[in-house]
Amino acid sequence: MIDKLEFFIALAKEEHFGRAAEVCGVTQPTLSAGIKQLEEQLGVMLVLRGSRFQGLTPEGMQVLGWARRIVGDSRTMREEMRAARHGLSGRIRIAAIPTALAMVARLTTPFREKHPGVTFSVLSRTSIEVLSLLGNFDVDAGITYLDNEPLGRVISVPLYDERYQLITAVGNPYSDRDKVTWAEISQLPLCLLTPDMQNRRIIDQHLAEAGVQVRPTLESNSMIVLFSHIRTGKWSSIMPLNLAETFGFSEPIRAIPIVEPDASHTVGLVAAPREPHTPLVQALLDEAMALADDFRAHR
Amino acid sequence: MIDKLEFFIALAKEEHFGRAAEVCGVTQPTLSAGIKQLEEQLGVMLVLRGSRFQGLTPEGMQVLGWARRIVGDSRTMREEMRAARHGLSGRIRIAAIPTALAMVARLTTPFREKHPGVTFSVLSRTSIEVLSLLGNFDVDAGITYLDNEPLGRVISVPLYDERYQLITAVGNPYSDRDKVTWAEISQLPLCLLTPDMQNRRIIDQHLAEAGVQVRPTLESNSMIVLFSHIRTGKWSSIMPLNLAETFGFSEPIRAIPIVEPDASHTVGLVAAPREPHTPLVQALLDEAMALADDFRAHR
DNA sequence: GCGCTCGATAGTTTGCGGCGATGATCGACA
DNA sequence: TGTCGATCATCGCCGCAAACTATCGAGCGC
Repeated sequence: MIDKLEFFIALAKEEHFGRAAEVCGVTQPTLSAGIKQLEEQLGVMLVLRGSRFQGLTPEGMQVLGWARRIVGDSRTMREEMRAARHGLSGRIRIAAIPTALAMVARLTTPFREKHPGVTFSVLSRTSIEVLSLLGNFDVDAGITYLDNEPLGRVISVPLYDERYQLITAVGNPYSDRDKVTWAEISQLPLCLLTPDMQNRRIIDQHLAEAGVQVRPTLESNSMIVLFSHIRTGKWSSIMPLNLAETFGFSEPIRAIPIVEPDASHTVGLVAAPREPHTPLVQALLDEAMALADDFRAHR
Repeated sequence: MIDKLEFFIALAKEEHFGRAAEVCGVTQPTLSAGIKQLEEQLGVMLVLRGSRFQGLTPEGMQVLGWARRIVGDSRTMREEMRAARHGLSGRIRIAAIPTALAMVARLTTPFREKHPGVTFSVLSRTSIEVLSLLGNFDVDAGITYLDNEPLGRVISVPLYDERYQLITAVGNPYSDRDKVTWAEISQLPLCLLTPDMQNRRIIDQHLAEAGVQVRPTLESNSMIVLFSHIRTGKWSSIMPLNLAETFGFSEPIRAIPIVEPDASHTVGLVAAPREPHTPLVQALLDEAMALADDFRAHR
């Protein structure tokens, strides 16, 4: 029964019988039969069928919610029992926005010291994708902005506040200042994240509020690309304080606080709002709370 | 998989492999194998076995919680789909305390007018049993006191307040009074519910608070027995106002409010705290809220 | 020590689940 | 309009797993 529900979840996600079957590791007729059987047992059509997949019926959407819940609970139960056997073990999948990637180590390192049986899989994704992956149970947790764009149904643990700095080399304009304004920055050749990243949208928003417009001379979705360009001394960028510190820029690179306003945005851990959580997710949430205390203490 | 979980739930309840198997409609070896398989899949022992059932392991208790949840969700899903097909249909099982039995009709009658496909099964039980049945999913809802003894984990909808009256025949002491005190009552030959009923404990409690003791001359767990004795005119009793009104006592029977104090206890509908509820339970809760408004309006 | 209760085990049969092959339907395109 | 490709349903077959009956063995009470 539960496996049929998994078929159904896969079908709803893939929107294609063949691919869903592949995901589930069965052949297409098997999956077809499974869905059909589910429909018979429940006595309602779940899938709109033409000669191809055409979406779920309203009842199908309803059942999808239950299926996710039942399958999720079943997984959680198994994981709880595995934790009872060998202590915490398994893989935690995390999706994080690029500017938070460097922070992940602060979470994973102390976690692994407490729970050596746990391994991690960390993906760099946009904030939109983070939420989408979380919604589809493709990751166990995400790291993204908590206070800017709407999150949807998740639970969250605030970790730290992003504050923004101009990263630029000695000799460039403003390089001797101890602070600059958003308005001033717009004159510089900037390398920034692509606009699908929320960090970029935040920066654009602050620049717009300062009444200026900026056309970055370089865009990338990779912090590594930005970092390597900055190191040449020929490019400037805008980066969160924490991130700049992690990179450890050395001379002649300068990091100058940006004011008017001294903007900040909260970044935190998010997880699906399921109660109770899997032992792994719960432990990660606990770790995140400890880390947040740590940040608060050193501020 | 889900059926194995049902085996496990039945076993935990019956504490006996044979009986649990019977409840599930399978033979004992089948249930045995099912439990064993569950233990293998989860990798932990769930049941303490000597040559007989000796309780669940701690992990077993944990799994039992998940099993209840998963099986419950699965049932709710099916019922939701059945409701989507034929509108609301099926059977609602209600357990109610004896003094509330007459009120059930005020709930069921308007409910059936809205949802003719639904049938009811109403049991008379003690308040303790009501909660126990609810906890074991043997009834869908209960009607009991909300404010006297602890309820445990349930959700509740207050329906009405019980106020107490002396029921007695003309010619008996106090039959001409327009009110009597708890202390005065203790002199009369009373027929009351048995002490396993919370109503009786409430009455005893008020009598004790008035500093008197009572030895009822007749005890029963059936309101019908009490009612028929009262009708002879030879016996008196203490009854909630609502109930006495429902019985419609006629001359020479009098109903006299009892004061010092003018005690009241809230009676309401209770259901298992599962979110969301089955469509049937949800509809019943809605009906109960409407009925509560009705009571408030006519007070 | 005997018998009884309860759960585990063995052996057999049934049925469901999965696969490969094939059919039906619809849309795209010449 | 005819053909092709894609997609899902259907059919027949096979193997395994689950359920049943019958039996065994371990405790426990008398």
